[in-house]
Amino acid sequence: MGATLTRKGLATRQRIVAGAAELFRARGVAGTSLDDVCEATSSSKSQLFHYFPDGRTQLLAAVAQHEADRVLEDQQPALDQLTSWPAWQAWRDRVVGRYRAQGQSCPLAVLTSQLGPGSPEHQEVVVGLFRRWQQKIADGIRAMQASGQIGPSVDADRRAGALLAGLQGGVLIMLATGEISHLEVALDEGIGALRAAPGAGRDGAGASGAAVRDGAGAVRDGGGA
Amino acid sequence: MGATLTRKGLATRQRIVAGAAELFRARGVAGTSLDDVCEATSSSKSQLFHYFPDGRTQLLAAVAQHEADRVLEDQQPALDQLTSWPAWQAWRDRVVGRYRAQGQSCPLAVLTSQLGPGSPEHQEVVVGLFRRWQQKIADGIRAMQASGQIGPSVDADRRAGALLAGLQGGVLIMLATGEISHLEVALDEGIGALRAAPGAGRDGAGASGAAVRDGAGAVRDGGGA
DNA sequence: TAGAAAGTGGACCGTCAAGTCCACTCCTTG
DNA sequence: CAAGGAGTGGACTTGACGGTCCACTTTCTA
Repeated sequence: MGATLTRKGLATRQRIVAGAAELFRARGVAGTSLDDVCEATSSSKSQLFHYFPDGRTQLLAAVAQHEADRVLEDQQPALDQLTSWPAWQAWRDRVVGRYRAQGQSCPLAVLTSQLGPGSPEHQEVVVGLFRRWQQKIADGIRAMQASGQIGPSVDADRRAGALLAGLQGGVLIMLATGEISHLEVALDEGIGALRAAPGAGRDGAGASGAAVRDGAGAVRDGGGA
Repeated sequence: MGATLTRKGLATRQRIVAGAAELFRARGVAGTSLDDVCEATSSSKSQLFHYFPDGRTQLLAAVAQHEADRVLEDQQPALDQLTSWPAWQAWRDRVVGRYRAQGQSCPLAVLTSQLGPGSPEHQEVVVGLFRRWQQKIADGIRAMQASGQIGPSVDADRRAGALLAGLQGGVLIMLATGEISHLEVALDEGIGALRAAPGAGRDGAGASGAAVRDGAGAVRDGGGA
């Protein structure tokens, strides 16, 4: 079957995917019908099924991929340049800023949890995203080790995993409560732990474990509303 | 309208809530119809609407509350006795064990994300849960401080927030990927950071920052499948 | 420029699930 | 024991939503 897509066709397809993504973020997957997508993207059912013959399922997969790609993109170039403490801070700020701007919506949660069990395709997309994400964080840690700013005894993959988990949890809590403080704290504490890591080359860590108090003033309000 | 519930009626109501909770966990909220609930709980539509006049919405709320209550219960008594390092380890093991056993399902994610935006009631339930959860962790940290096992300069609420975020993220990643290693690492690193905290009373922390290497051997496989 | 292929509009259909209704049974209490 | 209310069964209504179909237009290409 042809992958024959004219310029116009491709544009339409893109329009549908982007529009659907927006609706999913805004109203949730369950709360969005194909008719909604059609209306929002000024297209008709026939177009939708023309580009996504398998219907809703296929559209969901396409949106998932689209959103997953954006997640890492939005962290660039900071995520690829974790070679100094200010750079880590910049990345942290970028992540916080992105999710703060995004507010209550979130492609990740929407696609990960909202589909529930039983969608191997989506699972793969999310697994791939997490893997690449963690990989990039770990690369940053290794770069810091290479330049002596983090001690060699630190397990980069392990720390990256913990940091990613904290980040994800922060986002999750933000989605549930509307508060972004947990995300900030999780990142700050995670990066702080990195700075305070044993065997740190020399400077950079300041005192023994001063952590990264800079950025966020938040969180004394704890888990509050 | 009466809160008149006979013993029998209460039992039926309970049966419906518990059955629905199980279905939601197994197939997701979206993938579960009221008819499914009826069949699974050996009850009829009229019963369902007798106990939940507002229908699906109200049932969802009841299940959310039910599940939220269970979350903290399942961590007891460990969660209320975080007064020594072994106790923290015990709690950590309990959490990991619980989620490992639970596998791909999860009331939290199901209820938090799957409802998407726009359900104030559920939001409240989850917010309350997170608050209590963080509170209990913070209480544990304070208890450790009171007995001199953690230095007084540590901000208990802040650390508890970060730990909770890591935990949540670990669970989220587990749901998405099936791997539990991130949860283990997040907890181990979080508790490890606590042990290594500056100004720690004296012992307990072992070396400067050896962290808690015990439990998990995992995670070198990174974000892998 | 003509014809084929891609793209488009929108009516239409079948299914399925939420919610309604009413007749009926069973408990409980005076 | 009888009457009233709680509890129960299941058929029925209604509407929404995923998906189909076909006539029509636009765009490529030989």
